Amino acid sequence: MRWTRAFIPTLKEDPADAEVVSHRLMVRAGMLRQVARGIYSYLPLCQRVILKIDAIVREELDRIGAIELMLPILHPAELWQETGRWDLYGPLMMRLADRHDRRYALGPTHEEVVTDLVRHEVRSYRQLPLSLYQIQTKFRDEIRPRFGVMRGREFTMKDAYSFHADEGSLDATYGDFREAYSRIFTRCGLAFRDVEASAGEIGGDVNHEFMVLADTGESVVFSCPNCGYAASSGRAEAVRVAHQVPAGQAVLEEVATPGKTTVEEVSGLLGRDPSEFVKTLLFQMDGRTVAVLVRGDREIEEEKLGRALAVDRVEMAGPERVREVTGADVGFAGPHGLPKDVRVVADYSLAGRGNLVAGANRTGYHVTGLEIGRDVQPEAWIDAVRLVGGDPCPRCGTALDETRGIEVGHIFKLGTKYSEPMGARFLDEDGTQKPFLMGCYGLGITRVVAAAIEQNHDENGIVWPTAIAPYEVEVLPLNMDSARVVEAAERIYEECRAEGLETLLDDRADRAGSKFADADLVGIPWRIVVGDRGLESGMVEVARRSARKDMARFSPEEAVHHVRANVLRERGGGAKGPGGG
RNA sequence: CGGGGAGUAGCUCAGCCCGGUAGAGCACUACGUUCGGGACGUAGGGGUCGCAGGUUCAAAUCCUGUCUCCCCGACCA
Repeated sequence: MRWTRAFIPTLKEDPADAEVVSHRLMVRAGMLRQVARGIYSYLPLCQRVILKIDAIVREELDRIGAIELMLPILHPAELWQETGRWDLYGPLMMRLADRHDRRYALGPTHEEVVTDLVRHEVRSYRQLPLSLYQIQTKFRDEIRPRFGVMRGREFTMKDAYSFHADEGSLDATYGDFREAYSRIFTRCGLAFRDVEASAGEIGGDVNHEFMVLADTGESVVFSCPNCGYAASSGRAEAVRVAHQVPAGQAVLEEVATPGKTTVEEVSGLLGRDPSEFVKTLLFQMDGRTVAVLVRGDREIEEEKLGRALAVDRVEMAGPERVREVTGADVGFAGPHGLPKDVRVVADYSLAGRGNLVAGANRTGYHVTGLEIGRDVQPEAWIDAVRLVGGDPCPRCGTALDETRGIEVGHIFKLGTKYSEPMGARFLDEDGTQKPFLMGCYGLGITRVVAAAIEQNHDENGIVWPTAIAPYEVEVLPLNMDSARVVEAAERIYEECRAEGLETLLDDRADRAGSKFADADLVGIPWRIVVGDRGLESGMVEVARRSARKDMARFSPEEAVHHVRANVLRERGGGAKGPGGG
């Protein structure tokens, strides 16, 4: 492609609305333009990257026997009502009505649609297992879109769904996907970790997230440098300690703490450390109020709480409900003397602690000398605390590292969560009807683009991994007024193309400096610089984008061969696996 | 949804407080000089100042409303 014929509107200055590097560089490199909040146009350069990632994904999924199809974007409400998610998904789902006022959603994910398809078409265990995937646009009306394409409201996702007759088959396919994902991200040049995760809205028990390590990531990952344990913040476990009521039991006393509603304030007033406090948080779940006790210096991770108590939805109680239950204003809730219909559970962070400070359930008062086991009997001890870096590993006790990550993939074992309510059954070998066991596997294509840039850039621009670079080679004639420079560059360009290299020729009449600057910005991995200075001795220069100073001189022919050999090596993958159909 | 900030040329911004014929740099067009890391000169093209009301002889500027975008937060008692 000739630059003068291409559409690569690079920007000299940083766009005012881009905060993170990947967003900034995508806009500056002429890859991306915003249309509305969280909605973007992908320009040609970006589209080429996306198509390359698509191709890698297709290759690796075909290899494990998954089959590509295309499901609709527009979903009828009825399908979502069958699983209850029409209501559960809430405002995250974009909804609309047709001319007859029938309700639809723009698909945020496709479990319902694919399960509907399979329940109509698959009858027998003989047709299983079946893995279907698509690469398609998804819509999610995010609370707060941000970081460019990292969290958009419209984005491209590869989603796959597998159907099985038994657990063994599901396990095997889940393992296949896990390996395929590792290969995909590796080929895309990403440093990633797969971690135990929490399932969120999708559901299911076992699931793993693929996290690209980056400071700008929105997710928090805890990993053990010793044993390799790794989990996302919604799943990472605390060490569980059994609670015993201390021998020297303290005396329960009420103290006045007027206007002091936070642990910090009361801590300051009483001169007691926050870790000696019981924080009593009231939640509403499944119509009941639950008091969750956690150590004063710790916070509750709602995803863990929901899982520990086996409820779908966890919501903090509003101020009205708090007053109703505790008889006091918000800020003075305590664990003892709560109404009998309130469940009380305690987090392990409180185990082994005595002589505690807590709210008195009376506005303006707290209590000291509280003993769990004497003054309050938790119905259960649970692990619902949000970990922090340095907490002990639940497997081996080593201090955990806390890092940030970008979630680029998430795979789930769903079991019968969707097949059961939707009546998706097959006839098994033993002659009985059974619901399909399912797995689902998501991979954020556009997010991979952003993640790749987050991990592969320098102060001048993007440094593409060759496997997903928009072009593999850029030919850079420095002076378009010099006939021999133009001639040599044209010849090299044609030779590169003849060798099957994806080549961009910067044939603009601009000065060398601005062409170099754009080349750095756009980040094509291999560069062949053609200038009068080198041609004096019949040489051109070859440089790798990631190591600009290590350029080498070659004759034009050698340059093409040198670049070709390197590109072929760096492209990677390309393995034609079995089962591709 | 709460708080903060911003909407003026394709981009980055000034002008607004103190009302009086709309600006700069970059980008774009033409010509000339330049030409190995974002050149320079000359001459140009390009803006209903987000939108709608209001005040005023007069509004980018003051007032009211509204829309959009960005950032932070979203109940940890």
